[in-house]
Amino acid sequence: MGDTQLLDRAFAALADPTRRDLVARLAVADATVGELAEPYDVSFQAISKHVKVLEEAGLVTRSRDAQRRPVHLNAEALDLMTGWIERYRREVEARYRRLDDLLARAAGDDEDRRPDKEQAS
Amino acid sequence: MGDTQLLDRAFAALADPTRRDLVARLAVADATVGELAEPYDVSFQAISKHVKVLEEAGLVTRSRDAQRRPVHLNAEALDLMTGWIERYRREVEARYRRLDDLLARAAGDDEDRRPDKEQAS
DNA sequence: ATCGTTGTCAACCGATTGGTTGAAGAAGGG
DNA sequence: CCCTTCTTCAACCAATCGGTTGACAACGAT
Repeated sequence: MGDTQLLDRAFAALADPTRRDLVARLAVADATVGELAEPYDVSFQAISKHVKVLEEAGLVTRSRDAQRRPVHLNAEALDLMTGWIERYRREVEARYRRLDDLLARAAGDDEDRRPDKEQAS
Repeated sequence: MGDTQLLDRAFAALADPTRRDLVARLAVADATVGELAEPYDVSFQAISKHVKVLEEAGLVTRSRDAQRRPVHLNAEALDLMTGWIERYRREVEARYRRLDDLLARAAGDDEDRRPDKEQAS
């Protein structure tokens, strides 16, 4: 699957607070759908659907262990997301810095004309 | 607004490829809605809606400059998202490491009993 | 004061989403 | 083989979403 589609699904998956909570719990330990569903007061099937959404987003995988299907958090999908976000966060912050430099340089020009105080903290 | 609600909206906002593209372009430079809308073949109003979604997610702010309303990417919202993701990514990776250690220690025990071949590749 | 530019609001449409309930599939244990 | 356990599939419902078009609000220019 393309990264774009994967990002679509991953971001959409984490847009739901229940699913974010599932991810938080799966970070601590793998769990079956049944175990995951227990704390919530929605139907078991609703949680099964949530897990399916996480799975289709690549955020979790499942193995088979007899009747149980333990759900396992996939760190790589999280990497894909932070990778995307960080790229643009860095870009915009670099832009802020350039603006700051520009302002500092303008202030520096002022200093050139009034060559006394330096590094106005 | 609560962080939970903000995360809901931020993740939902980035779940749309058009909105991710807007963010990518805003990382390079601020832009007006009109400038943002130009490359896409959807209606101007559709992009206006997308920008509104980004704004309500805290991902973007707008200032007023005469008739123009330049849109500006907000790095802090991106930080909030990576902060959330990274927390659980680190947690699950720490868990992997513990598991690896455990397996390595088990392998070490094997070595104790059959102290000959090492690293069966 | 009117005009063009820039942008939002409102109403509507089809598709998707998160939830429900009910039935069915898959894999041991008796 | 049947029974129980864990899990998914199917159908349905209300709500939300991304898109459209049309009207309107805000501001500068003429």
